[in-house]
Amino acid sequence: MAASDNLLVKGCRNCQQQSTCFNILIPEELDFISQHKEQIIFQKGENICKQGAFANYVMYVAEGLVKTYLETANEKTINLRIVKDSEFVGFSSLCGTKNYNYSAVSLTRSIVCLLDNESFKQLLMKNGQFSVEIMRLYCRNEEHIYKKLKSIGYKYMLGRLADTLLYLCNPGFDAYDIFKYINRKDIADFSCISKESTIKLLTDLSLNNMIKLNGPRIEILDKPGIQNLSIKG
Amino acid sequence: MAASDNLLVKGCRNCQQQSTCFNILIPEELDFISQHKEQIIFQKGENICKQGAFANYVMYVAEGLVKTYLETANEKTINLRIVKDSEFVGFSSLCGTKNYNYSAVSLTRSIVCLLDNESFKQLLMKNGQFSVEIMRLYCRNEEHIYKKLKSIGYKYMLGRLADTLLYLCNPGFDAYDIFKYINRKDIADFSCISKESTIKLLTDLSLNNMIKLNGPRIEILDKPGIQNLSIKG
DNA sequence: TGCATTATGTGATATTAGTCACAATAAAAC
DNA sequence: GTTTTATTGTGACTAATATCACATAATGCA
Repeated sequence: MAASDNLLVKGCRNCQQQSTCFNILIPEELDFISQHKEQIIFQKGENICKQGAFANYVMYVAEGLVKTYLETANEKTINLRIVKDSEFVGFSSLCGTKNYNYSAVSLTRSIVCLLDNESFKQLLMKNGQFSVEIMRLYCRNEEHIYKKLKSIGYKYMLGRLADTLLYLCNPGFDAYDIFKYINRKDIADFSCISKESTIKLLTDLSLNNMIKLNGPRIEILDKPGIQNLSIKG
Repeated sequence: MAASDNLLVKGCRNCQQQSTCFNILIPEELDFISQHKEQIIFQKGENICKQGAFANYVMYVAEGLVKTYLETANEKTINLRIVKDSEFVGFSSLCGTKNYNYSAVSLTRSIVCLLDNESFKQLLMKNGQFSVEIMRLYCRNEEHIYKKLKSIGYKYMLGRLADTLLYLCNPGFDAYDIFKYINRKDIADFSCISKESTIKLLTDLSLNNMIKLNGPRIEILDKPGIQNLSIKG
């Protein structure tokens, strides 16, 4: 159960938004994390971490939706993923360089736990099973990025947009009204194509009855068709 | 000291090509790995792992050069990195899906230790410090991929090629004659641009005295200039 | 509710990059 | 050393995508 306004969940033991990897921890270990975390409310549009800033925390999204993205030198944005509650942000800096590799912005009002890096590492050293679970998250994220690299590296616009639609419309997001929080430029930035091209292709797909446009919302009508576009690139 | 032909290093304790993270292990732990590894010689051109194949091993390059790459649906190749001796290949499948996320091919005759995944994971669970060291490798790799994603996502060809040249000519490769083992298409595939465009741009850079072409070898003459091209994209 | 601001959407044009065909050069095989 | 094969390199042409300018629609604020 999420906290009501200004009333935060007190301790990790009682948190009902626990990531499954926390299940491995014994209560004392959860208490240890509690003592080394800060729980903060971020409003929609606020950054919860900034690329290049010192990375002192791993962030755990207790409630809300967060978008992670890369900022490029020529002022472009590459959207990486939408993080939902019970998921982490900022692992890539846990044992790496001292700076965040990407930025994250809150798409809704969000409750985020900032977990101190040093304490978190101590826990990882103590609990091998827990650290292997965290590695699982690294591996999943790496898979995700490779998929994105393949898409952006060598697919034409339509294939990339198909990938983005399949991602944004996947069942994992069913409980959220994702499109309420992202605009056409956001969608474009998942695919590294321009906003205008994105809108043109969305219109084409709509005219071909492969998707349905309803204001900001997008519904896939012909999933095999979209999957085929994704494959063909 | 590397093994002579057909005479492999017997055990991990005596290996002189150890990665620094192995230093954390006590001799018994090194013996444990020895008992669960196979050391194999790969000839130039041979695959040491294949994208999509079952991932049973983490691979440790004791000696030689290995290229890792993504294979895309439309028969394109995205080169990820060149792995030199004392480095690992195949971590992204250690705790993830059961398949290798990318392929790797030996650029030289290479000695590779195949470390059984399950045994490796047991060791990670037992030695927290070791697992944090391995996480460091995950973090470094993730940084590398994000950098590549930014390059390919939004830089023009020249900026991407500059990134590739900076990567291939970095001091870490000084001891190797890298360009002896990779051709123009390989270089192109680091940047996701066509072989013809790559050759044209290399010729332009040569005419501008920013690089020197000497057969397959490329030498950067104007490093700040190339860095500037990389930044400007 | 009305106004100002932002987002969406469109069509024409410009820019960037890939492809094609093939000549020249280098490397490998005999 | 010669022949065959592979790679490099070139120029013309084609394809893919971005940009631009602006009209229309939606959202936010007072």
